[in-house]
Amino acid sequence: MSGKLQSVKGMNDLLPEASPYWQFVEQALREIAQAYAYSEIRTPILEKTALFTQSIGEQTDIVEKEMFAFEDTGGEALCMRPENTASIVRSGVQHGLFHNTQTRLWYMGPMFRRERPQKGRYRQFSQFGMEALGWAGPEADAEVIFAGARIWQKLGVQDVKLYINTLGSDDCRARYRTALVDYLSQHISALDADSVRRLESNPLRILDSKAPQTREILKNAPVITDYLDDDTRAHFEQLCQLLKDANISYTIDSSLVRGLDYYTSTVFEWKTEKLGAQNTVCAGGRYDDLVERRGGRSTPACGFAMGMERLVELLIEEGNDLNVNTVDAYLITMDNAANSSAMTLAENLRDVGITVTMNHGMGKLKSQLKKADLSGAPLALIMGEDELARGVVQIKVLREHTQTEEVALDSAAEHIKTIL
RNA sequence: GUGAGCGUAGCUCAGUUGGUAGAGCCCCGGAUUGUGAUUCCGGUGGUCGUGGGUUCAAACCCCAUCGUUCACCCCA
Repeated sequence: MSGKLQSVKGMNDLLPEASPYWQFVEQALREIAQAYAYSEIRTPILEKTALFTQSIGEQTDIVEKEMFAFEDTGGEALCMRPENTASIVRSGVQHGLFHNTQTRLWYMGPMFRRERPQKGRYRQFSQFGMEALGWAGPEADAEVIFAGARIWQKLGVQDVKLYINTLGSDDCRARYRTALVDYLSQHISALDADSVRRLESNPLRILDSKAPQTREILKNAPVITDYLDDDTRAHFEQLCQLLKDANISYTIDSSLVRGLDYYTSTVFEWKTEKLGAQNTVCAGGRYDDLVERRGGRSTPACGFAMGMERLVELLIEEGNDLNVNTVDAYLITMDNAANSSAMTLAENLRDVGITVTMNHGMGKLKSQLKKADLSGAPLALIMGEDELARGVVQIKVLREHTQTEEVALDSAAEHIKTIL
């Protein structure tokens, strides 16, 4: 179909059929965040463009070509947020949330990146994230990783694997970067074009390259772990030990690099094989310098972001069926005379917590009953002139063998509640 | 931004060497019926994504364009 009436590319409707999955996921995530005593924070969709160019990095793809950025009618450079960590840091600095204190925050909401859509990748997508600000030790890293593991458990998602790495401090990353560039420059003729370009702009990302010839060269490239300072090394080793003690299995992947420049020290990703090319379902790490760089006091921090569309796809992929019926009773009116009383009855039922839907119109009883059945309601309630005259409502228990009974209108609500 | 595959009824799709469109499901009506299953009959619904071109004739061939899916890239 290619009608003219269509949503914006990469921005999809959440149709009724899928909403139970989203409600399930959202509920589970809120409960996990609550279990770790994180507080919710909601920041605006629009931010000043400079916030992201300065935080995420000018050289990143997100900033270079994926932002929905524009000038508003007042001439201000604005941008739809491509991720939430920068906004949270902005908000925290603005309101003094990090001032001489420690804060645990979570968020959930839509993000925007102007990429070419494909499976698991959309221009408007939802992220859930947890951020721990103010803790320098590896316990904070471990805590947010624990939270991730608990989320998989809660959602019943299997086959998600944890990969971790450390990027070190600014100093050691700079030394490593120099060494890496030196090494790769010697093999520049054998690198793929993208990697050659990144040699100048963002050499660490070359580690991520999937080009076979580049991967071959990378086999003998210098490794970040050889350039770590003692503090970073100790931090990473302690984190590994915390994970071991908690029985969380992980793989150290020295090629793991994040696409956002603000990461330092620990980085991690949870990956699955079940989602095609977009296999990262959660990613995060430490960003110890970001708060200070945005004008706050030096505040160590770490956190993660999770792609909620990918979570939902995983749930469906693993065969969960969450489309359960939520209707208790389907109320059928047979003629106009009964309409008003029927609506009153429906309200009475709702007063005692019964979910009621109505046909709102006449029709053949047969087709009305069919609709009632399709609605998934276990009970069909029938009211017409006849029932009205006698002050009763006819109750049919659907499925099984049809059982029919009549109840006086004034005691109907309580009676129906006992049937359910 | 690059590449490939798709765009025919609300949905899933047929449509044979080009001869002005079909099925199933859904929906509506009817028959049968143990007031809802099954079965049967009938009906609504499409300018074949759009615009050009070739042809006596295009859903089908050619060009362009838009949309979409997947992959690259990138990332959650």
